[in-house]
Amino acid sequence: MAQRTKTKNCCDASPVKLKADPTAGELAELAWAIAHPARVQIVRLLLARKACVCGEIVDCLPLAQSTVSQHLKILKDSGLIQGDVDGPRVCYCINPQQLHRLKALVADL
Amino acid sequence: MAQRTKTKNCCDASPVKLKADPTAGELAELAWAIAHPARVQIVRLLLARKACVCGEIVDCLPLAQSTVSQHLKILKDSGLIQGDVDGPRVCYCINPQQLHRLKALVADL
DNA sequence: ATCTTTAATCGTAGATCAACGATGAGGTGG
DNA sequence: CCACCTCATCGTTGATCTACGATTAAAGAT
Repeated sequence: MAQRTKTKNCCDASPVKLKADPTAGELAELAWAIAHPARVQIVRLLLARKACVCGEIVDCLPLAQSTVSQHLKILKDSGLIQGDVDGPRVCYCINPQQLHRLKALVADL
Repeated sequence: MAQRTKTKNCCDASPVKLKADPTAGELAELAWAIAHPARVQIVRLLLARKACVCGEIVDCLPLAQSTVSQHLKILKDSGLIQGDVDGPRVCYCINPQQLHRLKALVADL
């Protein structure tokens, strides 16, 4: 195969080979964490109110408690939020470092 | 239920009700478009090289042509990239407006 | 006209997601 | 101790994703 010696108007290709970008996976994971409307709303809720127990979040969303809990787990696993146990309830809040990391990775695109 | 009159140290709750944020879905869709390492790499590839035909992208990724084509379709559907037919090949490039939209939505979190 | 190249699409298989109700584990209060 | 509240987890059901090979469609080349 005479690999792409054609080089038409739009593409001056040099076979880059793309050295397995380690941050691609990191960005993908963080993006995936907010790749659902409910999770975006949860993040915004936590940002607007600084902190929030699970039950309040459930009241704000048209979803079952178990579903919200799942979304919270996904956000927690991504590091974007953290949950502190406060007696019988759990107080969630944003992890600013990780949110900043997400913003930086997106801004650097 | 005496809804949350407890208000411990972390949460001063006022039932916000969260008026169906229209941009939540928009951000979720854009985030989802880059919520996969391969798609992040494709976006970066297009940004670095300004434009790129499908075959070159395939050469840069450890994925089958049909799989790459699927990812390109997802990115195209999100509006983040666009594909211009150039004879027998298709020249993909970033759509700066939509990328900027994504950056703005993330930055405003 | 035919053959090749390029890329999209089809069909499929397996994995993961998203939603729910039900259950369970802790903590509070009577 | 027992009832209750809060939240995580389990189990399940569809739906969707991701990957692939095979096929198709369109454009060029011989």
